[in-house]
Amino acid sequence: MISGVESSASGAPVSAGPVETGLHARVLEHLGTAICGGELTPGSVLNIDELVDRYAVSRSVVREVLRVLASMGFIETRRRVGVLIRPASSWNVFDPQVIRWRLASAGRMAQLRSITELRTAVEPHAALLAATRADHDEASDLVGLAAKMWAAGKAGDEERFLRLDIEFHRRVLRASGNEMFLRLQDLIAEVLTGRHKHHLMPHHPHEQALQLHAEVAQAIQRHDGERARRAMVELMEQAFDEMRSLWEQAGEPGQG
Amino acid sequence: MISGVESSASGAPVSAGPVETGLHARVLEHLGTAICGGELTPGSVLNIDELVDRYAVSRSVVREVLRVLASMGFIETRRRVGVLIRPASSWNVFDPQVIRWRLASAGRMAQLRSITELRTAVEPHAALLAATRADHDEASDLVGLAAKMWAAGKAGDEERFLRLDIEFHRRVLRASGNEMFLRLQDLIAEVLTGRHKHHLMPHHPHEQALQLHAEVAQAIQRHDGERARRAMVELMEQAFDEMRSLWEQAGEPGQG
DNA sequence: CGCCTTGAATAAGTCTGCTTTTTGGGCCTA
DNA sequence: TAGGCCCAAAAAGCAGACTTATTCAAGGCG
Repeated sequence: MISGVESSASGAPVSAGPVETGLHARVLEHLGTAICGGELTPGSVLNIDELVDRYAVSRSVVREVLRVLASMGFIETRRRVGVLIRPASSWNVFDPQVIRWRLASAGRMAQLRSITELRTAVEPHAALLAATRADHDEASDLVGLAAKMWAAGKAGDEERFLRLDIEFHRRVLRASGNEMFLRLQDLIAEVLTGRHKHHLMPHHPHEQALQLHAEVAQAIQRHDGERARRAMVELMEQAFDEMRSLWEQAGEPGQG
Repeated sequence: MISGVESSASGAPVSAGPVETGLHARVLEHLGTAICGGELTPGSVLNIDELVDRYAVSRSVVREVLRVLASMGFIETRRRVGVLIRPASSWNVFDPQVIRWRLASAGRMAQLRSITELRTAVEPHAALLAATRADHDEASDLVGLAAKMWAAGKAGDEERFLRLDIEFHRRVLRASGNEMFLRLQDLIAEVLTGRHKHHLMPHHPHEQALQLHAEVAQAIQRHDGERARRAMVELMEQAFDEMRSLWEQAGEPGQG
């Protein structure tokens, strides 16, 4: 039995933070996007009082925000100097928050490309591991999900297909038994929904993609790791090709 | 020319934070390790005043620490309730700080296993990409590094071999042109140095490993992506086998 | 008896003014 | 010109008052 796919399985909503409210969140959001968006260039200097004035909040709020930004590698504070903006090379690019900011910024395409390459590397290996580690139920659920995806794809129900797609990849990552792979799920969900929101997906998924999802599920169920891996590689290549056409038409070379 | 390998190339020290001082760092460190180490179990509740007393610091320090911990997914604060410890499933397991804490905790073996699997997935793909993207100098440097590794391995100079090993993998990740891959370098360095510190490495690297590093470098230089990938896969399998013998002897099943 | 309103208790969130510590840069001297 | 000294600037940290949201329970109503 496939449990609660529609209603966002396993508690966590797919990709909708509860719209964090409060001063802290507001200021963090603004500064984070400003740095990701390049409005605050590396090397430039702020100071706390300036930020207190600019956002009309108290020092405590500003200081708490700065601590968080520092832990993300966005800034560095130095006594007698102020708050230094650090270069992109020291950002924690795996922080889900950072990913979200970057996907919302001008660097969106570069971010999409990075994550898509990461998926291309990780998901096939996850499928391989899943084939040796998935229990009976997990494997059955995957087969069932692939079947539902096929139906949704044929019916042209994009919304549903997207949800199922995200869920399918989440389950494979979970079945791999590697906690770090599972955490990548959040990033992948961001990419898939982002791709959907920006209308970067074919309205009817390719026949082959539908077939490959089924292939992955079946191979995992039959503990054929190498077959699962290969099918996932093909899926990734297809996804990668679709993305490539995007960032080529977006006029961005993609090569960071 | 290979520039500054010994003296920690590219500025960043390999794995030695400048021993963060200050109250904030001290309290953060203590709470972070306590949560990672399972001393504070998920669901249990703290409150700010209690922490103020326990660490004998002011509210601002505690609050800044809590904001950082919250951004790592370690805690959640709720009005009228206090500070809730969140389960490991919501931690930002890619945060370098979190990795360090986990490597220092009882879950060290699970962490090593996760990262090693991640390497196994990512590095071969990085080698593949590097073969198409690396410029002439990068490729030459890799070949030179592999040669130095061979020499250091044969000479039994562990320290030097370790440094070169880390540098080699860093360069491959960098040459892949993917910023996210490059950031994984920090994690990998933690693993390699950790493995060394805990005497989990053969004193004389296997002949085959030395050969494989050279193979990877050469394949990249000749733009033979598939060959580079395959050689890296073999390297990873070897590293994985070495690690496996470790966590099996450590009595930990490894399956999280 | 169960449900809804209401109000008090509680703990985080925010603000403000203050002291302490660090450090970059100017200045002075040898 | 080099080295050391001193000062001011800015973050780091402290203390306490006040604000706001949330929970929980008591009491009223159907």
